[in-house]
Amino acid sequence: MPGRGRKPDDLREACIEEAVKIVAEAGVENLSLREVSRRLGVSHQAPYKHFPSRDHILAEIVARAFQDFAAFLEGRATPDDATEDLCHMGACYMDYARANPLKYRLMFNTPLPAPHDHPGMVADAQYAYAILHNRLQGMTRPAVAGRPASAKLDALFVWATLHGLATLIQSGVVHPLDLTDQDRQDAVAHVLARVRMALEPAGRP
Amino acid sequence: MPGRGRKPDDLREACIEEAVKIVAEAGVENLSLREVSRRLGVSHQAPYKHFPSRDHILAEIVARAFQDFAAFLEGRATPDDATEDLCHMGACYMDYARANPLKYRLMFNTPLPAPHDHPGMVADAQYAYAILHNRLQGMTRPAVAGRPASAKLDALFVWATLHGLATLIQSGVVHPLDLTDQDRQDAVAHVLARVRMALEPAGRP
DNA sequence: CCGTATAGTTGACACTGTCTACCACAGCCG
DNA sequence: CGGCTGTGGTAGACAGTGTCAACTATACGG
Repeated sequence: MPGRGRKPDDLREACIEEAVKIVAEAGVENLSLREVSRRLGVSHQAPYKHFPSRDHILAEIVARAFQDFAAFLEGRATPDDATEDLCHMGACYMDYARANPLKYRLMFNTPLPAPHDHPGMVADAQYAYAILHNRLQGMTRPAVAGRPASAKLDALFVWATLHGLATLIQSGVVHPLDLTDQDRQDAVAHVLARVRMALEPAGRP
Repeated sequence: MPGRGRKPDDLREACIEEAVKIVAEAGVENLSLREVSRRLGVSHQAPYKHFPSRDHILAEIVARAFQDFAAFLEGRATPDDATEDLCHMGACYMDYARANPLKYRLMFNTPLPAPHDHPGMVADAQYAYAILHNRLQGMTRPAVAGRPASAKLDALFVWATLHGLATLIQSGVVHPLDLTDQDRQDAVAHVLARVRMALEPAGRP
C-alpha cells in the first residue's frame, strides 16, 4: 500500500480514537459521526460499516472512558494505611473529575437511551465500581467487621458522595461564581472527612 | 378591547409549558423548538420572538424544574424532630428523583453550555440548595454548635451524597439488572444512616 | 394619519443521523 | 476460468434540527 497517509487500515479503531479526541476537545454534545468521518478523510457513511448507530460508537467511547478511569484509580493505589487510603482515593477521584471534566461527564452525564443495550459499556463501568468496592472493603473491614453485606452499601455510599460532589462542583450549580480553588479543596476535604467519620464512628474519643 | 386573542406573553408562557410537557414525556434530548411550535400550532420561528436561542428556553424550563423541586421539598417539611427530619428529607429527595427521573435529569444532567449565561436558572438552583441548607442548619446546630462555616460544607456533603446516590441509581450503572425496589430502599436507608452518623458522631452513646 | 415597534410567517442554509443504492474487491465453489 | 456472495467504502437522498433573513400584519404613540 503506497499511499498510507489518508485512510487508516483499521477504520473502526480510528473512529473510536478520533471520537474520543473530539469528546476530549469539545464535549460529547459536539460529537458527530460526520465530523469523525471528515477528520479521517472517509465518507460520512464509512463509520456505519463498523457501528450500527451513533449510540453504539458512543457506548464504545464511554466504555473506553471507564477503562481509562479504572486504570487511573488502579495506578494510584496505596495499600499501606487503610484510613489514609480512603482520603487518598477520594482525592484521586476528585482530581480525575477535575482534570478530565469532559471525560467524567462522558461517563456519568451522558444521556444514553438504553444502557441495557450496551452490555460491554456496563461491564466496564462495573469494573471501575469494583475497584472502589474492593479497596473500600479492604479498609473498612477492620472497623466494621463481620458485616459483609453492608460493605457493598458502604462502597455505594462512598461512591455516591464522591460522584455527587464531583458532579455538583462541575455543574457550576453550587457556588457558580465565587468558587476558588481553595474553596473547592476545602469542600473536598470536608466531605471526605465526613465520609471517614461516617465509616469509623468509633475512631473518635 | 375587542380583539383579545393572543396576549404577548401568552406564547412565551405556552412555549415553556409545552416544553416542560415534552421533557416530562420524552426527556430533554427529545425536546426541539420546532416540536413545541408544531404542538402550539404556530410557525417554527415564533418561539424565537420570545427566546434568543434554544439554550435560553432550556434554561427557563430547568429553572422551572428547580422551582418545582424546591416547592416539593418545602411542602414536605416536618419541623418536629431534627434527626428524623434528616432521614425524612433525604427520603423525600430520593422519592422525587425516582418519581420524576426526567425532571431530575433535566436539572442536573442537562449539558448546558454556559450556566453563567443564565443567571435566573442559577438563582432557582441556589434557592433549592438554600432550602436544604437551611433545614440542615436547623438540625445540626444542636449537635455541632458554634461552627457556622462548616454548616455550609455539611449541607454540600448531604446534597452531594443524595444527589450522587440518585444519579447513580438512575443511570443504571450500579446494579444494572438486579436492583429490586427493596434493594434500592435498603441502599437509600443505609446511605442516609451513614450521613446521619457522619453528622452526629457524638449523638450515639 | 403615518411611522415604528412588535409578533408571527415563510423561506432558506448548514448541519445532523440514517436509509438506500451503487461500486470495488476479496474469497470461494463449480 | 467465471460467476457468487459478503465485506468495506462511496454517493445521494430524506427528514429533522437550530438559526438567520426577509416579509407581513397589527397595535400604539407622535
